[in-house]
Parts: sequence; C-alpha cells; structure tokens
Amino acid sequence: MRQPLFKLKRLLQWYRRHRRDLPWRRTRDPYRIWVSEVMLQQTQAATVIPYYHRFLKCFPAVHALSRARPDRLMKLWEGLGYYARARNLHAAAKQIMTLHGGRIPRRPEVFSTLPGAGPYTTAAVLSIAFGAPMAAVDGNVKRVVARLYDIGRPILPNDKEITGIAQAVLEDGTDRQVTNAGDFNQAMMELGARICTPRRPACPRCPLRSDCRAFRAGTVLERPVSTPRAARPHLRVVAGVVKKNGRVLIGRRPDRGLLGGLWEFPGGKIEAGETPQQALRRELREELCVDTRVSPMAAAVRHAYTHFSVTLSGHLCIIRRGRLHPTVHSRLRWVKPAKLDSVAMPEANRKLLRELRLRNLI
DNA sequence: TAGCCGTGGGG
DNA sequence: TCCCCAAGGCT
Repeated sequence: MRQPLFKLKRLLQWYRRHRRDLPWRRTRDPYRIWVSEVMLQQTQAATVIPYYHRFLKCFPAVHALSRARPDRLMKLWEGLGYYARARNLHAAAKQIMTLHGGRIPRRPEVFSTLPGAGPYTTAAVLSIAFGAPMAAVDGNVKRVVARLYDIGRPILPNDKEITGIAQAVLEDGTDRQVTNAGDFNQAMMELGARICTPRRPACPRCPLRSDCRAFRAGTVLERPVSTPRAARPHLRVVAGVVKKNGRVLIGRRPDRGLLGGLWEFPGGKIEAGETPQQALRRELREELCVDTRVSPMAAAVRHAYTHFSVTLSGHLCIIRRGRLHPTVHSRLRWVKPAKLDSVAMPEANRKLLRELRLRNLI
C-alpha cells in the first residue's frame, strides 16, 4: 500500500444512506445476483432493470435456465447487446446442473471456470452472495482508486496496483468489522456511478474528498489517464427483404461472432465500385445461392457499433431462380411480417424494420 | 495481448 | 453530430 487507507467508515456510511434501491439488492439468491452481474457487464444499471425482471420471470432458477431454448433466451436478451453473455450464461447453467448438482459454486477457483465468469464477475458474485473477501474491480473502482491515489499512468485491463489497493482496503475493513466484502464492493462501485463520475464528478458531495489526492492536486478530470482510441471506420451495408407468398425471409447468424444467434435480413457489405443493388444481388447469390431481382432503396438507417458504424439500406427482393441454400446462416425461415417481432434481431435490423413499416412496405 | 464484442445515454 | 463511457470476458 503506497498510502494510508482512506476513511472506510465514511464510504460505508455514505453507501448505507444513498444506495439506490436496485432489484438485485433485494435478494440474497446467488443465482439472481449472478444474472444481475452478467447483465451489468459494460451496461448501466437503469438499462438492466427491465431485462432483469423479464429474464427472471422466465428463468427463475438455474435449472430453468439450463433447459432454456436458445431462441427464447436470445429474444429476452435482444437489445441488451454483447450477446455472448447470454450464450455463456446458458452454457454455465448447464455446467452447474451437470457438474455442481445445480448449486452455484462458492469457491472462486470453481466459479471462475464457468463461461463468462472473469475476475470481476467472480469477485462480485461471491462477495455479494457469500461474503467472500474478494475485491471486485470494475471501471468504477479503477476510476475511484486512480483519483484517490492520483495515479498518473494509464490503468491496465488487469491492473495489479488497483486490485492490490482495493483488496488491501477490503481486508482492512473486514478485519476491523467495519464492513463486509459485498457492501464494500458495492459501495466503491456506487460511489463511482453516482459521485466519482467520469465527466462531471460531484466532489463537493464526496465522502472521501479529504483523502483524495487528485482532488487536492486539481487533477480529478485527468484521472484516470486515458489512452487514445482507434477511429471507427464507416461501412455501407445492404439488407434484402425477400418476399414470397406474403412472408419474408430471415436467417439466423452463426452462434460465434458478431450478433451471434440473432435473426436478420440477409445482406452484407457494399464493395468498392458496387451500387447497393449490385452488392445485394451478389450477397444473396453468395449467402443463399439464389438469383434475385432487387428494388431501389426502400429505406435506410444509421447505426453505431463498438468498432465501426454502418449505414444500412434496405431493398425489397424477389427470387428469380434457384433453390435456397444458406452458406453463412445456420438456419433460414420464412415468416409473416407480424412474426418478426417474436424473433431476436439486431437493433440495426429493428430500425430498418420500423422504417419499412412506416412506409407500409412490409 | 490487443482486438473483438452492442447498445443507450450524456456532454 | 460525434465521442466517450458503461457493475468485462474471450481468444
């Protein structure tokens, strides 16, 4: 420890007084806490709340989740993003049923073998549900500690110094019986989410400001030190609404990779020198092995992903020749337009669908 | 290990 | 409009 410990009692007192009444704070069920922690990965609490309720209504316990049908699971996760989290949660539930008698493992070295359980999630679930003395280091904790100690270097993904400080403070607090591990971890994260925010920190209301080196040095807004990011490329993409007998064609994306397991309108990237219509005819030939007639653009939307952004133009299509044979999708389905709401689709496809419906094109 | 993996909100 | 960031993990 490079510095005397900050005043833990003030932090805990502040937490008891100002903590938000979040649904996963009303239970001690390790399964529910685990589900919440997975949903909260890279996702703000306010976004998670409705998903959390719907998910647990459908899958109230590990055994129910272990028997979930993938399409139903993905529909519940639709819009929450990072869909591998849902697939990992499902695989982990099966693993818990077959290997651990249906009970959430309490030992860190066992829990962390579950798919999707990294250092943060393992520490968070086991400390909150079982009181395990493990510091849960998320983005909030990194920011809070970087400011408290005025750390003038970039924080690494798995930062030993940050983890060491958080762990030492936690152990000091539990030794002196000032706190339990779960409350400490949640208090640190709550402080980061409510007071020690990235852009506009509320230092005057911070219970730790008298211990905060960055506050004293006037470097709060420069901590943590940020590293430059790569620019996001912009892609032009086409999607085909292939119609036949009052139904439209959708394909299920492969389980691995971007938007894995979600259903979409077939299509793909526009290559250099191609018109959107040419690109779509080529994509449908490559993806579905059929020759099509493609309309001019019917609607277009913009969407931003983490590493790139797209403009997605939608076109109405009919099949002229050939028998459907998917080369990239795991399955194809003809569905009535109204049924598109019951399958899990990427947000960009949802936007396009809304535009097409506004124009009565689907 | 650094790039990949979604979406919504805020400034 | 654009950029940053959010209760991270996997490969």
